[in-house]
Amino acid sequence: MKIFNTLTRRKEEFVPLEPGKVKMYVCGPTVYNLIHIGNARPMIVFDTVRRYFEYKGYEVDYVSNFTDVDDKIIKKAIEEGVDADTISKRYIAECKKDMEGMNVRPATRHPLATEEICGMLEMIGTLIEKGHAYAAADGTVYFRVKSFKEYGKLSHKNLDDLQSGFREIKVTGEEGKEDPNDFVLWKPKKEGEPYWESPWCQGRPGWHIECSVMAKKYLGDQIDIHAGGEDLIFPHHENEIAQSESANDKPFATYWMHNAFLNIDNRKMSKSLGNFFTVREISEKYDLQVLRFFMLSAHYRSPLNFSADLMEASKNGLERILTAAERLRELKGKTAGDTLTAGEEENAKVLSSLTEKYEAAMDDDFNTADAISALFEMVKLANSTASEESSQAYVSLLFARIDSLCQVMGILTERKAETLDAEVEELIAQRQAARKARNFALADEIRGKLLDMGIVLEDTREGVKWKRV
RNA sequence: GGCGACAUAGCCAAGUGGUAAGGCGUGGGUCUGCAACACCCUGAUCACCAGUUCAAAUCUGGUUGUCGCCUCCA
Repeated sequence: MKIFNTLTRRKEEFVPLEPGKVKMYVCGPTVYNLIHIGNARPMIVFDTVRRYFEYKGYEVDYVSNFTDVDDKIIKKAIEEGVDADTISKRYIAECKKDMEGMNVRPATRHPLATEEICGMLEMIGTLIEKGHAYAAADGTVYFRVKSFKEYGKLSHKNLDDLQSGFREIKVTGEEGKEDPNDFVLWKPKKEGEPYWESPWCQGRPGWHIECSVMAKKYLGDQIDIHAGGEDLIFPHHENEIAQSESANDKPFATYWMHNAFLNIDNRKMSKSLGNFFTVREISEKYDLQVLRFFMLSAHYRSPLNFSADLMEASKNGLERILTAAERLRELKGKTAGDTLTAGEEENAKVLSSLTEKYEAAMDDDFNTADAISALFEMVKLANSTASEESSQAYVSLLFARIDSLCQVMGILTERKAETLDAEVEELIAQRQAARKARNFALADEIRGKLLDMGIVLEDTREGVKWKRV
């Protein structure tokens, strides 16, 4: 398997620290509001990465945090007149609902920053002892960027360039810093803010230190993959490297993976532009599986544009896959025979080569777009070769393959079991009776009525089927 | 200013040296009472220019355009 490593800017063969295991850390959201569809991209992408590793037989330890102490959370808490904890707990719960809808599996662990303060104090202490950090007069603790020679290796920046860019900030404040590039590890509380005791002052941690600490605690000093959105490369991940490698004297993550942004109308999503969608809003209009499928239709390192038209296209495409899977599932129950016919043997070979295509695509830095094309080709193979005359062995083979490769994408092929209310059942029965009596006018009228109620009917060879619009 | 990415059919999107996957949409056809599903058919020489090569969408240089990071941000 090859992974594009931001650190080296090239695709590299994946070699785990420990054979058969993957230690993976993905930066999670700051929980001050419902997550937006931009937050959803790394969740979906890296969940898919995890699933593919597992498909390949790796054991994946997947850690993803919730940042539950932060300026934005505090601001929101003040607005609502509640404490910060209330805000973060609420939005963690909401986030988990959205994740479930997108079929993003819970991480092995979801640590919370506020529960890891001890570890942060310890790491900050270590950094001070080693001369990598210092406390200013007001109790703020800064990381001494100049003490870490490799600073800039991830974002490929050099300190001199950064220096000039920060000149203005230096003039305007933060006098306690030795160097304008130094960043905060611990900051003093302000009135009314949540705080913890520390050797330096009552305060709270900086944003960067939490990830270094949680990765260390749950995965160890060294991890295989560290992932997140591309905007985190600098400064967040650069700073994590500085902290972790200075404290642990070991390379932190072997591979750094970053997803590109999701844009709307080719512009970055932002509240000020008014082009901002939460996952929750999307879920009112679409099954979130459609959102997931949409996200995987492009390579994770390419910018992806979001629009209503593209969601419609994704919905239709996904429907094609699900319809085929459903038909195969039914066909399994109507066919017999546990050996393939000669013709089916040939088709099975095609299926194998398509599986290889799928795996080759995923092996190449998780090229989900290409992998999905293989899936579509399997669907065509199934639709055009499987029937009630097929052997059950063949139908089962097709189904099992398509189903398992959908699972890697996090796509559920089984529609959620839904029951229709009695009124709808009755209308469907009436329409069937009308059709039998060849009263098509009435049958169509009923079908139209059901459509208005959001129920689409299809008369297939296997009988009447329905689905929601 | 520094660093970087991208530009493939109406739309989305793979392909990164050997004469362009797949999906959505469109149009035509088969099936169906009709519709839907499904199936068959239907479309591009790859932003532009110059070069390297027997051979380039694919490498090199340049031009134009779009975008991102450098500040909280997935």
